Amino acid sequence: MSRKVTSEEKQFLESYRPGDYPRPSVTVDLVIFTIIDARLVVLLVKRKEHPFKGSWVVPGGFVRVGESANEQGEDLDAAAKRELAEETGLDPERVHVEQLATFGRAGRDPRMRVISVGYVALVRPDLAPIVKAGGDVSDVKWVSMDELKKLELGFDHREIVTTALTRIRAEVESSDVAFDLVPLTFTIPELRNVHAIVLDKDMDPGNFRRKFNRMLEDGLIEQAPGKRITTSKPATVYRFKRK
Amino acid sequence: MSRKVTSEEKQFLESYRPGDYPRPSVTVDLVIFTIIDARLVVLLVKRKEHPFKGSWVVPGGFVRVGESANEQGEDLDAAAKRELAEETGLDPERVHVEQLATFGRAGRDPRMRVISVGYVALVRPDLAPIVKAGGDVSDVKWVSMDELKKLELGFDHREIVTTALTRIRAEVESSDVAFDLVPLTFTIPELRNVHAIVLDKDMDPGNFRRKFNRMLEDGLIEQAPGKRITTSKPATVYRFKRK
DNA sequence: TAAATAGTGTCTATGAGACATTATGTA
DNA sequence: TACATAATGTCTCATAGACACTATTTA
Repeated sequence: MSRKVTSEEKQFLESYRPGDYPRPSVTVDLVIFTIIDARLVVLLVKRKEHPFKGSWVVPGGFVRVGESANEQGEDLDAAAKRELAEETGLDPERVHVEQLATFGRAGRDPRMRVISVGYVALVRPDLAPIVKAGGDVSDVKWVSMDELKKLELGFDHREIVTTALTRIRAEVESSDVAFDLVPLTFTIPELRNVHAIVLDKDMDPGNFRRKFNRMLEDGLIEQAPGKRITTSKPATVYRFKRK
Repeated sequence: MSRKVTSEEKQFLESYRPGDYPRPSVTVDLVIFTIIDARLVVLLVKRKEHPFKGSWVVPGGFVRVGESANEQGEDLDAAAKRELAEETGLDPERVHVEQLATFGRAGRDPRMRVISVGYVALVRPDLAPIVKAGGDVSDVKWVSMDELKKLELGFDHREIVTTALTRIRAEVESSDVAFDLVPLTFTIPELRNVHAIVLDKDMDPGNFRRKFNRMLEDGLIEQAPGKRITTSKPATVYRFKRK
C-alpha cells in the first residue's frame, strides 16, 4: 500500500487546496433482510422529518467525511456497518454486508444533491434483531415482500429494495448467500425452506438434497451433533464448516 | 415520478439550508474495453499533474453537481457518458456503458476524500476510437491485459480494472455482452474469437456453434446478407436482431 | 489437387426437474 | 398402527466438453 512519493509531490500535496465547486452529499442506505415467521422481510424506518415525512424508507445515513487530506473519515463499508449497528444493535462482524449499487439521480432528494451507495445486509434469523426507533426515525418495522408492495416508499428506495431483492435471489440461486439467512445449525429441510422463501417458489426435496450433498462432498458443510426434534422423524443437523 | 408534496413540506424545502459538515468529492472512473489486434485492451491515460503524476490511470472526472436544490447537476450515468465522449470522441449512445461498483476507501486519493463510482464501457472494435491527449492528461493509450500487469497504476485503479475484468468475463460467459465487442455484422468464428479473447481460453468450434444456434433459434441473431471473404471457405455473416 | 477453414455429428458426463418410493421417528 | 416427514432412487431432458468427421472455398 506504500508508494514512492517524491518530495515534489509531497510539496504539491501540502500546498493543495480543494476547489470550491459544489460537492454532493453521500449517504449509505441499507437493505437489511432476514427471515421471520417463514417470510423474507426487510427493515424499514418511518421518517420523522421532511422530506418524505411519514414515509417508509430503508435505514441509512451520511458517510462521515474528514476535514483534511490526512483525516478523510470512514470507509464506505465502515459507514454501512456503523449504520447497521445503530439501527439493529447487531454486531456488524456477524452480519453479511455487501455493496449493492450506487443511486445518484439528480433530484432524488429534493433538498440537495445526494448520492446514495446502497448496501445489502443479511441477518441470521437466530440473531433475532431487536429494532427500536430513535434519532430521526419515528418507527421501525420488518416488512414482508407482500406487505412491501402496498407501502409507499420515500425517495427512490423502492428501486433500491427491488435491486437488492434481485441481487440476493441471484446469489441464493447460485448457492452462495443462503447460509447467511439460516441459523448456525440447520437441517436440510430448513435450508431448503430458506431457498423456497427467498426465491418464492417450491423446491423439490429430492433435487435440493442432491445440491446439498454436493456441498457436503465439497466440504462446505459438515454434520453437527444431535438431531432436530420434530413431531415426526427427526432430521439430521448440519453446520457450515469454519474456514 | 410526481408525488404529493404538502404545503408544509414545500415550506420546509424552501427554508432548508444544507449543513456545513464536510462532503466528499465524487468522481466517475471508466474502464473502457475494446478489442484491437485480437487482444482485449483497456484505455489508460497518463497523469500530467500530481498526485500520481506520470502514472497511468483509467479516465474519469468529477461529477458535476448543481448549486441548489432545483439545479442538482448531472446524473451519474450522464457523467460517465460525458467522460466517455470527452476521452474517446465516441457517441455514448452507441457504446455499452454500465455501472460497476463504487470505490470509496478513505485515503485512496491523497488530496482529499474522493469517492469514485466505477463504470465499464464496451466499445465495438469497428468504431475504431481515436484517442487523443488533452486536459490534465499527457498521454493516452490502449493497453492489453498482458501489458497491464507490468504497469503501475495510480490511485486504486488496479483494483477497479480487475473488478471490471471479472465483471465482463462473467457477463460474456452468460452470453450477454460479447455482442458489444463485435462489429455490427459478424461470423460465428469471429464471435467465437471474441469469447476466446475475453475469457482467455480456447473455445471449441463445435460446442460454440451449438450455443450460437440456440441464440439463432431464440431470435437473438439473424443472418445478414453476403459472406465474409477469406482465403478459404467463406463464412456466413450474422447480425444482432434489432429489438 | 492440396490447404485451410467453415460447418456437422457423436459420445459422454453432469446437473436440473418431475415424481415415485422407502425409512424412521412420534402420537 | 396411523401418520408425518426425512431420506432415497429413478427417469428424462438440457447443456457442456472432447473430439472425429464432412463440406466448401481459394490457390
